[in-house]
Amino acid sequence: MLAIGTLSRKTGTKVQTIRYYEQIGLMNEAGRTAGGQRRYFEKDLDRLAFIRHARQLGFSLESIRELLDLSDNPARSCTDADSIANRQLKQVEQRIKRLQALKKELKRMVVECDGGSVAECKVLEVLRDHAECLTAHDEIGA
Amino acid sequence: MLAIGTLSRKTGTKVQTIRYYEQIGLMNEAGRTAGGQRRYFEKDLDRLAFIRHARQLGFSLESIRELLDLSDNPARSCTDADSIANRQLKQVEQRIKRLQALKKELKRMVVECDGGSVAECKVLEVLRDHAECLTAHDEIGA
DNA sequence: AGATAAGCTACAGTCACTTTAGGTTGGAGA
DNA sequence: TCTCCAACCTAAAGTGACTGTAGCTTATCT
Repeated sequence: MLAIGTLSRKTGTKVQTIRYYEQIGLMNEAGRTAGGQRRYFEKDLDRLAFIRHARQLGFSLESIRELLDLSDNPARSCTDADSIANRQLKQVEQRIKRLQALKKELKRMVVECDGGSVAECKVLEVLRDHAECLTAHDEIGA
Repeated sequence: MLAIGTLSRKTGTKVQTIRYYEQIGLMNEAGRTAGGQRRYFEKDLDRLAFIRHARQLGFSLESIRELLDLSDNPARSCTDADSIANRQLKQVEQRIKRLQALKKELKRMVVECDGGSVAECKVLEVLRDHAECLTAHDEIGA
């Protein structure tokens, strides 16, 4: 039987976050000691590790919920899980593309700024005037 | 004199977002018509464009606030603006690195899953078991 | 004058947590 | 056995950066 702090340490998840996952029904309700403290089994640790790992891979809690539902009903096809991962992959590729454009722009700003007064600061100049932009960056986002 | 909808269209910012920026003090309080509608000058449009541009480059509203303070005091050194931009650049580079690791992992997951049942699905396996990971990804984050 | 698009306020909702306040429990050392 | 205190508990509010909704009012056009 594991205390919540042990799960926390083993998965690198804040204690509050674990309770939050229980609250939103992503983790099962944990058993309790006589005094009301949560106690966990290994399988709970596995589930939490799954969740954290998926979060680190950029899945939303909603996607993770789908994935967990999937693995709770192992009869269903793998195709569903695959399409979730694929969807995620597309998103990640998009994000990388965007960030690389931003990086280029920021680098240019930083390189061209050589410590004069704010009046002729390239950083502010570039930010002020979108036309200065070398890259067509659009919406930032999740 | 520009109506809020005009600013909205010209900068690609939702009307509510402009009002939100006013509310948190990032935009000055706009003048009003007799009927209470906001009316803007060109300089307000410029300021909003600056904010949106910086947002698109990934700056937080707090950083943008700093940047705007800076450009309101043009006597100050450019170094501050530079260091804000540099901070941002570092963050963007970090994010790119992480996302590239995630991409690799997701790609592997998708490739290894070839449509069997969930029982032998690699997608779920990879997510369940961190040891399967090819990449050392850490914390996901802002 | 009437229609209606665009504006207004105030407040709730989103996501994925984090923080705070204030109290209780469990296990280890004296 | 007693005491201590780190670790636990709940409930509620806060975060960032908006977005959405309800129910009004205003500006503009015909």
